[in-house]
Amino acid sequence: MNTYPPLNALRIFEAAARLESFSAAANELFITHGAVSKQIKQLEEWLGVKLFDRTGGRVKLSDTGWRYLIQVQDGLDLIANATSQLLQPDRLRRLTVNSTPTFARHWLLPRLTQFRDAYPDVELHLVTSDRDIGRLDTPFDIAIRRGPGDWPGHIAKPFLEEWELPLCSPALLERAPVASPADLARHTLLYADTRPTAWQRWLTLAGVPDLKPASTLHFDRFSLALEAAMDGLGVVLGPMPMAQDEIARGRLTTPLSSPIVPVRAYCWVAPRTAVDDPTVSAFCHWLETCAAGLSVPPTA
Amino acid sequence: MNTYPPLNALRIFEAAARLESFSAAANELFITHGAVSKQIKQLEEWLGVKLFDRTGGRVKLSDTGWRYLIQVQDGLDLIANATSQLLQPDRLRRLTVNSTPTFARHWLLPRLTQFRDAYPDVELHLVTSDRDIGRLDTPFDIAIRRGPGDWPGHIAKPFLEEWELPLCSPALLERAPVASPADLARHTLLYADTRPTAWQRWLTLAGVPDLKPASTLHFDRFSLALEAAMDGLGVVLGPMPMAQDEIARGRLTTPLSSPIVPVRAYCWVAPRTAVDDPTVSAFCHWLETCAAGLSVPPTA
DNA sequence: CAGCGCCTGTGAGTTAAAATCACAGTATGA
DNA sequence: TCATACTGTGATTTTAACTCACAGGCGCTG
Repeated sequence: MNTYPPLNALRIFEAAARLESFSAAANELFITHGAVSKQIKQLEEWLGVKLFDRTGGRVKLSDTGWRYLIQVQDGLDLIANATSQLLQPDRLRRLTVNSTPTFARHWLLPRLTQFRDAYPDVELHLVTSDRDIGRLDTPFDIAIRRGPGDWPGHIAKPFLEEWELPLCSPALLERAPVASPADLARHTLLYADTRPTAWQRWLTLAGVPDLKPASTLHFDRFSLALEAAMDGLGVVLGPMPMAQDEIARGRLTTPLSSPIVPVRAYCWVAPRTAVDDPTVSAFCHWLETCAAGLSVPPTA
Repeated sequence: MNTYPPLNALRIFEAAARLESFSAAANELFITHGAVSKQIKQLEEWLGVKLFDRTGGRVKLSDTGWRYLIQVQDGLDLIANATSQLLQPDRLRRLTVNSTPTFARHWLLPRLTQFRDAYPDVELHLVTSDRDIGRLDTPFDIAIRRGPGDWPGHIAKPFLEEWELPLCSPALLERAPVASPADLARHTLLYADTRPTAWQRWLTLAGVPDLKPASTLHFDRFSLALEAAMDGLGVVLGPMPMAQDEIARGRLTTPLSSPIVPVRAYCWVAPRTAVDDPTVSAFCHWLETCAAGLSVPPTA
């Protein structure tokens, strides 16, 4: 059995904190700013902490408030998603997707429940492989590979560009702001063994090839480093926009927007004969829609 | 911006669904059963679905209700956890933990925010390595390895037994129940390349060495297979109790409780000289507490 | 400097939601 | 059959959410 804060106040807090504005939250929620002010005050008194710093009739999220937001926002998102999925079911068929392991892990699987809930009757089979498409020994409806590629007999389309940028948690950034690449010297840089030269390459392009970070932390897997970044342990050099979700959730941020180190784009690749299949095109369309940052269409 | 169901009704739904009893929920929430009945009815009308099947003044969670519960329960848990952690802060110091990559990924990192929120001023450094402790070239406060081991000059204690059992999502189990190992023939078995013989070994010990599953799905990484199991794609043979969280959350369940295939237990290993350090002992105690399924103690 | 626009804060009052109470209906077990 | 345990519901009460109107603070502009 759990103890919950006043949930209505929490809902309003999430909006006010996200927008860092009581009046904007009031507009979004179709209530008065006075109601927002009171609910926030009620929540602060209930919790016994200041969630916002107030200066001259303006609010700014406090450290405590930010930390709380990050966590409760995930919870509220889960509730909202569960609710919207319950309100819009749908039906299709079996689909075999062959993806590179990295893409499957970092981008596709976290979104797979989204596809599944939008198309609950599609039986999806995800096979991972790094092999060239021509050398796959299992059939697939759709393959996902980095392009450009030589894929005769197939239709291919790029749907997700990839590039690398430093990523860290917003809380870390508040403690030690990063306005230029040289500021990274005050931070822990998170390294993944699978990308040993990524940081050096980026720092060189950023004009600080000899930069000494405050400390380093090494992981043998990139996903661990990414998780550590989200936990505020340091700055990771991550593939964009694969970390887009975490950025959108405020768990990560990009302190510096350049230099952008481009990497090859991801393409979906489907046999020509399969392109008219509604399930295949639904999945491809869904991939594109997700990559474009749009929401899943409500009906196929 | 999200659309939320009536949140108070949702809170009450979670309790009623978990307990599958309106009066038990009323008792837990210190309200009348009538209030529970009305809130459930209100939520059902708002969603337009039946969350409970009612027979002769008794309620049983409907399929829809169960699916909704699983998802919103996660959301509500996050909110409750965030709230309780905000209500009990504390302070310590820097800690270097050296863990095997598998353990770090599947057990430690998912819990690390828990430790961090309980001890927000401990600066934790997680280094992953499979090397023997005697051959590590970086210092550590605590190492985590499978025991038993030869660790002179160190104090070691096992805190987490490991064994293997089939794991799948409860929804999958409802569609095709698994009462005996032979029933797995109707399911998709999820394989991870890192544990190629795990299923064969288990099925042999279960007395069905020649079992043919309905289908198979292969992942190059175990964590992908585990995620797929949670998404209802099939049955994975997973390390217990590393999957305990997901089981506790209702995202996974163990359809069969035997045969239990034991694997070596995890131990924390600390230099003798460090054992009196309050941060070290706090972390070790936290490990043990987590492994024992208890909640984090409120104060160090 | 004054005026304006935009923002948050708050007491009094209104409205809506939550909860209680008492009665009712159903299933199960003795 | 009766007793018990459970959920359902209308009328009423209680509580929370919200509005409204006024107030104060900050930044910008003339």
